[in-house]
Amino acid sequence: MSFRHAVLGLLADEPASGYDLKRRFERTMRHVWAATQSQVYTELGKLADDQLIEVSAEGARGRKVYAITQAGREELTRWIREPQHTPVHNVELLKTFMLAEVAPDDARVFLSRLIDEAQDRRAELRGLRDEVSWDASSSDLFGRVALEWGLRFVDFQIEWARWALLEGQLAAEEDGNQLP
Amino acid sequence: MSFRHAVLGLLADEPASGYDLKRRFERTMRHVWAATQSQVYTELGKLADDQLIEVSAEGARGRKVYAITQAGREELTRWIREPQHTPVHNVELLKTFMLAEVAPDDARVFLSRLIDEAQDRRAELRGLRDEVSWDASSSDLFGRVALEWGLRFVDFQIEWARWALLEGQLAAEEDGNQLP
DNA sequence: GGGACCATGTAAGTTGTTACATGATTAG
DNA sequence: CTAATCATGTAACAACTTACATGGTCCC
Repeated sequence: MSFRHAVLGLLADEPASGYDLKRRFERTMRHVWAATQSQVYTELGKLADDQLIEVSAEGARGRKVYAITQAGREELTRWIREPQHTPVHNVELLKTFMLAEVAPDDARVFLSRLIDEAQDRRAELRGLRDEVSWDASSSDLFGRVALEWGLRFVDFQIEWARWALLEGQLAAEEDGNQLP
Repeated sequence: MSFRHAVLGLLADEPASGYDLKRRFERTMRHVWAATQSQVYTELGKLADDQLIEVSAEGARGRKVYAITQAGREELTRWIREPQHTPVHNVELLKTFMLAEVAPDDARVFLSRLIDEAQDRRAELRGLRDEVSWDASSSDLFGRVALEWGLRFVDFQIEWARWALLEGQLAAEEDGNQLP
């Protein structure tokens, strides 16, 4: 049950409506946690029932702004402290595991696509890094730490996939993009 | 819907019972895809209904051995070829994102634990690498490629978490284990 | 007036988790 | 004979996805 804590975490930073939250999930948290619109509203209702958040303001068009409560903050820190044994579900690795089942050409296409996607994500993350005006606040600090993970990870992924192409003797003409 | 393809992929390699599959998920695929026992049996039933697998033998104690069908193989390769936009759900990064909400001490404990867990996983993966007698078969090749991802990833994780400890000025007495 | 965007919610269906329930076989 | 392991399944619940449904407000 991590989604509810993602919502709680965003509200800990500042109060927001469901609509605001959905946008924050798309902008800042896209590389960390994906959420759908209906999930957001459903969870806001449940969190309010459990008194972990409350409506702090109502605006036009039925807009409801939620704020975290003291109980909500306590639940959030409890969750962060709690060690977690998360079940692994890595689709890309799963497919890699099964590349023996397809033609070498398909395997090459698969790994090349991973490289392309990582390069796209790298561009996005760099955009995020450069566009946001990071300050010295603690929340910005850890935002940058998480972003750094993403930046390092895309390079990791590219290096591994290139190695895998060579290892499987699948390397074709190297595509244009380089690690700059 | 990746779980059904994980089952299909294991059966593509060799026929197995639900019990066998559960063990293979635990042994070889633990670092790639987690599955529960009840999920395995439920999915075997559905796959058989859809004629993607079939009972190839029955043994003692109601043991049923399933084998992949031609339609199953086709579905498997179709899935591997299909580009996939998997929603990201990274609990560890999510918690990192929210470390501003807890005391610096808790943040330090959290990052240190990531390091410890990565070190444990590294030991496990090395064990796997050394214990299995890898042959030149295509399926072993890609098994090693996936394992290599895991080995590289744990080192990646450790390096990043160490950097994060320094960045957040959280570094305490460095714990004993080193990158050997 | 119309398009873009703001804003919230429900319903149906699928997937995944945890707990329950049962019983056979084998090794010591 | 008894504990470990083999072996299969169901039920209840929780989580997540996709689609549906509705309407307000602002800017041109």
